[in-house]
Amino acid sequence: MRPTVHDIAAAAGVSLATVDRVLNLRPGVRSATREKVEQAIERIGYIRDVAAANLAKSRVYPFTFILPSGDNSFMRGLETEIRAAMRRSAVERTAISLVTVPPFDVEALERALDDARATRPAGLAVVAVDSPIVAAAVGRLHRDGIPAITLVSDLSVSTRDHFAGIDNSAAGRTAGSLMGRFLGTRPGPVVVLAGSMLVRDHRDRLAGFRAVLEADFPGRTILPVLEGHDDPAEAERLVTGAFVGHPDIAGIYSLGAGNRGLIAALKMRRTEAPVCVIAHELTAHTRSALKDGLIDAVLNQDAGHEVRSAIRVLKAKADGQAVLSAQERIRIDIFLKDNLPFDDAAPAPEGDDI
Amino acid sequence: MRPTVHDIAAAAGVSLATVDRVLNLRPGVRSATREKVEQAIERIGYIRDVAAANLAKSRVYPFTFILPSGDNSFMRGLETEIRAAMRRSAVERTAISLVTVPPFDVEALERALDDARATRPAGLAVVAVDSPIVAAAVGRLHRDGIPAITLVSDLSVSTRDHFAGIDNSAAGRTAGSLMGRFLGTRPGPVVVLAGSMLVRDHRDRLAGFRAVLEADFPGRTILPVLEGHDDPAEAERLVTGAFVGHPDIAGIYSLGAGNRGLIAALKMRRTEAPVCVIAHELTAHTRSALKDGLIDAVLNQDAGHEVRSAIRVLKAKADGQAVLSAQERIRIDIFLKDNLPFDDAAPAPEGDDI
DNA sequence: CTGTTAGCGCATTCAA
DNA sequence: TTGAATGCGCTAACAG
Repeated sequence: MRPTVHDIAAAAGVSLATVDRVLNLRPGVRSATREKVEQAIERIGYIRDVAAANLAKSRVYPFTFILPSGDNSFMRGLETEIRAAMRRSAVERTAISLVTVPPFDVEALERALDDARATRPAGLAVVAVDSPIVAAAVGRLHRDGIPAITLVSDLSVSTRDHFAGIDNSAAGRTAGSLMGRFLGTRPGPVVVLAGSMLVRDHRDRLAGFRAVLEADFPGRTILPVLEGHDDPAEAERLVTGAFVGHPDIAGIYSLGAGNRGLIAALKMRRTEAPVCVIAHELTAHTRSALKDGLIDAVLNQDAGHEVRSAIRVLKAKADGQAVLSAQERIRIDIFLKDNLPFDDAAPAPEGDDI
Repeated sequence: MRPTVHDIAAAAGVSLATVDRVLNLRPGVRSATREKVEQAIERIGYIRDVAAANLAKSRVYPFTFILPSGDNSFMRGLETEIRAAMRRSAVERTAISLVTVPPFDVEALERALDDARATRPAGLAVVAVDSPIVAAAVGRLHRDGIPAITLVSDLSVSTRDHFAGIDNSAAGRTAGSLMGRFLGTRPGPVVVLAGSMLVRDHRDRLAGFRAVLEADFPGRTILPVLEGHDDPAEAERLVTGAFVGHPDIAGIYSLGAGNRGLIAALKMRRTEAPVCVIAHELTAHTRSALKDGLIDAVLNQDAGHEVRSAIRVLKAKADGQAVLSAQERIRIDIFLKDNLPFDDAAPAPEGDDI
């Protein structure tokens, strides 16, 4: 059997309570005693049984998740995953609050962060808009000792404890590399459809995409970036306009949301010349466009993994534990029509094991 | 607070022991009593606290992992991950035994399975060679009530409880699709380098690759498959021979191991004509070849994820619990030189958080 | 400053 | 066939 608190107590010649004080860094122990106990811990190779500790504490973790409202499919998928986690709350000892704020609205986000802080959760996860105001609100959480992590989109400079999301520069580079290779020698410029330069993930993707095209595929022109604010209607208008202005477009990289509009524009297009399209996030829309050959590749981040990872990391931070970094790395999934996972065009039945 | 066994006992008007007997399907309860308790459980919505149960039982999970010996980089990486899991044993309440057997050796694998069974582990994971003999040995585990899962390579027909690995057909299709698109209009045949048709993952990849090339890229010839038995020297010889016999080769799909040999052959080649190379498994060798442009894409399965997933699933099976299927789906990672994760050319320092 | 004691939710003797 | 009592490893009152 591995050593327990009793063994420490015996080895150090003190009581359980004192051992507990040392283990949990509680005050009220003479430094000589503390040292004695610490040496005993070291000597017998004690490892705390977290499950037993949580049992004794009847620990529950109140967490708050903040994400953008609106009909962005990816964000709604993220919300679905959070709700799935809420259903697991009893088993996982969590109590999750879900808050939504208008997209790209810095002040609303700041208010939401401050309101959440007032409830003193054990941790908070937020899809960040990259602004000093938001960073300051996150800083206040940090000041109050509340672990805060960014989800999907990070802050450039902040005191957040962790980022649960993909490497967006790498995603942009990957898109660039695929675009360049898929196009081969086919002539024509490429156009980038972004959501907003206010969010860091979009900026990073753009930079990565640009860098690879310029370095590895010189001669391929990139048209001025279209900013569609993740809005399908606006995206459709912008893309349709681009086709009119540049009938020779060879490729489109959609690095934000609003892909419904992009797909509509692609369907409306009355030309035979093929366009290579790379988009982000596997949703019902991009999935069917991929199958139909309207989209060539989709880069995806697994919202379920992100939510589960966020919860694991928040728990670890709340307990001052280390995280398994390899387990928490969110992958950039690349989907072609050939490796689409199980079909969830039909929504999963209620209460299943997702 | 969520209901506990005490609440059940009170609601049913019986003692804790009786509740426990019903909960754990133990004998010695009158069916009338049993029914009373079951109704109480249903009525108050009881959910068992697995952590508390494990604490009371001082539960440890003895698991056995069986994998091929030899210098196959991927398998050694898998072993590294298993050893990392062994180091986490104290925390995760596991006791993992690691057994290696010569690759592609059906009889040795059968013996290892039977030997492992004799130790009566709580679960077993095996990198399977696809043979009825192996399937029968797995069947004996099943008969004895020992959960058994296949790892990396599955059995075609068996009573294994789970497969922890990628969808190899999809992987092959993906390779085919990438190959076809990367090559574009470049002429020339493609060659497939496999390990052995005795393992199911290799067969599945080949079938998927073939299917896509034939359907979506007709006119692209596939040369007869080279079988290198995952041996670098043999692979090098075969690939070099192919280059001599077919100087116009446009692409190579290496769907097994032995990539060191492939890379050596590529380096030796004295032609300027580009060859599109797609391989499996990110190792030190394929990583550097990817960086150098010798390999265009690497399809990878995350060995760490597979091992962690195997352990989670085995625990769940041992406890008769459900698994989060979304969490256990092993992804097909696609790496280009542009989205390589952290560099582990230098082995990670001992005892780090991997 | 330190120790005693009683749980947390569940499993498992041992009696009845 | 049923129940009372004890303990898993740890925390948290409450005394001393």
